[in-house]
Amino acid sequence: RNVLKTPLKQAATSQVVLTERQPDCQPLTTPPKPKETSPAEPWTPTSNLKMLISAASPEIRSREQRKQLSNSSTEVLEAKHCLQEHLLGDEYEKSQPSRKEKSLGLLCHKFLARYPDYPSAAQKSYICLDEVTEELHVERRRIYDIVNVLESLHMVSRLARNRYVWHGRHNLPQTLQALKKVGEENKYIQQIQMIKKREYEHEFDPDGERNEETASSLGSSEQSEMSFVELPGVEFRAASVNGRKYKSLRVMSQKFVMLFLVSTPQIVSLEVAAKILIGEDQLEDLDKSKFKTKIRRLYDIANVLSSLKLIKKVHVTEERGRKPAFKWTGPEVLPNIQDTKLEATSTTCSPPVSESVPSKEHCSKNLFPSKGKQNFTRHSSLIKLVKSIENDRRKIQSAPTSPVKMSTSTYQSLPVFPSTITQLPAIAKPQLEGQSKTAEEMQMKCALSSPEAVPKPEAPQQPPPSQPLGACPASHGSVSPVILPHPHSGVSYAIYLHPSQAHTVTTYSPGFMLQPLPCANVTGIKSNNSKALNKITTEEGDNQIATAEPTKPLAAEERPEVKSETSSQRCLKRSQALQENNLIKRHKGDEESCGTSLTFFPSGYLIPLTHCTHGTKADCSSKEKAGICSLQHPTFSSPITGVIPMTASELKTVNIPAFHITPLNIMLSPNSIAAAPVLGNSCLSASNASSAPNPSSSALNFMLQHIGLIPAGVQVPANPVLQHVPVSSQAESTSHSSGNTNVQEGKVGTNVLRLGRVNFFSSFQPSAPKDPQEPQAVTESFFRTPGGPNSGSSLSTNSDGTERISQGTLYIPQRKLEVLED
DNA sequence: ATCTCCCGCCATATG
DNA sequence: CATATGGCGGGAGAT
Repeated sequence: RNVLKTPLKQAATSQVVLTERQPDCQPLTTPPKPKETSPAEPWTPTSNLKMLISAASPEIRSREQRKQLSNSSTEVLEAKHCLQEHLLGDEYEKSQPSRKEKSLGLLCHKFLARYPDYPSAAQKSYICLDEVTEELHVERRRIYDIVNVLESLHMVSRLARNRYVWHGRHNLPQTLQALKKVGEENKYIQQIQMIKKREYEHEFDPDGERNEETASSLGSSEQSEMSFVELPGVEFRAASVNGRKYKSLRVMSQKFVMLFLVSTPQIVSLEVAAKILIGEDQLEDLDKSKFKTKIRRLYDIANVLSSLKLIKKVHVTEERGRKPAFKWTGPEVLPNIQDTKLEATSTTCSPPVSESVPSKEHCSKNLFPSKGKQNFTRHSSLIKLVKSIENDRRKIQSAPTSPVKMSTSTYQSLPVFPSTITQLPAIAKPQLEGQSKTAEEMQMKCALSSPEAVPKPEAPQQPPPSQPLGACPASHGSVSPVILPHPHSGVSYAIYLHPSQAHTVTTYSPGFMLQPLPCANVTGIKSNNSKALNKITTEEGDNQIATAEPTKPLAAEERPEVKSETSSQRCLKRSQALQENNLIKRHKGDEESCGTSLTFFPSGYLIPLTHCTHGTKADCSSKEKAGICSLQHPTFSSPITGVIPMTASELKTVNIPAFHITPLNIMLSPNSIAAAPVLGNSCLSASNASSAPNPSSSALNFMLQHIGLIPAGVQVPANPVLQHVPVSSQAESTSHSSGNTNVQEGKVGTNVLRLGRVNFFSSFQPSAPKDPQEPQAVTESFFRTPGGPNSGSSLSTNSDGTERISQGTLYIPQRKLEVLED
């Protein structure tokens, strides 16, 4: 299509021109901005036009205008530039506007510098695109890239044409939590594994594979779409915004983030991410160009996320070579637990369909855009599902189990493991929020929640009315969205799910879990870990970013601490996973299931239902957000903020879906062994929440193993920190398999602890193979203490300065990976 | 050569 | 209809 592409020329031309003009320009000659060269224009007629039009300006003037913003450096450079080349003549180049200076990452920094991380309630900031483009002197298109990603994180929302509202990081905790949940529901972990396996397999026989694919693909064909989940709300009332459109960048961004949140190491390679993102829709495609495009987009997203310091670029070295990847450096998601409920769901399949719904504010609208229309045409059956789900849920809730804890107050209990186990259904604390308005109401209705965590399982149930599902869903026809209340935050998210998923969700009963707890051990440990490792180094050495930003008062705080310890416990993740490959191949039938599941994800954009109060108090909260929290205390207030306390209660239920699924998978693949990650980590204390079903999952695993469904071997570590489990199962299984898995992490790794797991492991799996592969590693890790690091991964620095990450567990990776930071 | 990823055309959505 | 949005992919800088 574009064959023409004039633009290039322009640039080129301009350069040329420049050169000509100024021969001296440096060798480098970075092309100065085209604009400047204006004289040059003429090359193609088109080009002229373009120039005229678009160009107009910004840059040019901007140069002068440019403000300082944060990066002085950059500006400075430019300025020089402007002045001109001749100056430079001498030596090096400095760079002109080199490409880097125009990078999206840098631009994003400038953009972010304009607004506070945690704007006070009072001051809402509005963003006018025209102003921004002008001030930052950038093309509008670039701003959209940034804003779209920010929207996916609910850091901004669109009010109207050209107008966005800045929310800052207040919603981040909830958003991440919701994303994590959805990611788990989507079985991303499994997908990742599957992809990895395929790679191996393929290596040599490219041909062979096709078979499987096909099969899988079939199922998938469906489609997809993205449904998007939208998150928390907060004001989006105004209009529509959601209306539709694809939002692919937004959706892609959310999915990308989900991958980090569900992965144990929290490291995601671009390749894998691209495949998964593509995969959703279509399975296999061999399409290369599509893959390339996806990668390009991921870089765009990654640049923005990097600016937000949520991720950092690293390299993963596998057998064959190193691949670009990103490591999550953002806050851990809370475990929150509780709430997990899901609520509604709808499918949204169709992409473009809906329209805006004008409804008024609140959830309902958002959730169901369709309201008016039918967006969801698809399943009427959903309703049924919903009901069944509800029932299940109730059961679950009621389930025996545990004790509960209060959430707020009892933090301490956290340590205890058991608590975790308990689970409560969800609950949300809407009340806290109290303030909120209608939204709340909605929530309430839909979901209920008890304020605090609610320990008792029952409680939740009670609210029958509330059952989320019931209410809402019914109304619409097809879908029912689920709402999740968030405990802490109080916010609920609505997620649209594919019907298929719904099922999964439903069941499960928690009752079992308990035993497994090996975790307990872990728990104790956990405390130690706290550390936050993240912060660490940092660096980035390379480039950019470092610059500081002056503004933002708060900002500083946040990140660093973040991790708070308590919270640290956080999560775990579940594991699930497994690999299916084998299975697939072998059993078709089964595969299908697998495949299907894969296929459908709900992916989506999360929408926020309520809004919570964030605004208000946020400030304080901000700290919390940062991480800490835990202790914090009981006051409710904090909870609001979001993050919060993890109460023990957290556990809750939750994510059942995963469970169910898991088992299947597991069954299928016996071989998988290694792969199977079974549980992810358990969490530390209570936590877990978030979506992860850890506890339960663990329970499942446990059960399965006993039963024999699972090969064994695998277990998962409890908390990330600790973890690392070695899993080793052998992989060998029949067919293929890869061999090793090990993850490596960095060698040094400071801390990694694996302890808990191991033991656990052994106990359960007697037979488990050990891992031939990395025995050492394991041991090492074993011993290591927690020293410090905590969070999930630990980093160490290599001689060369690069950091290495060691991570916790991985599920399966069969190979070793090394991660290097740049 | 590969990794990154900027640039901006042009299809769509919105007003 | 004029704009605002944003998908998309060529192809160039960075390594």
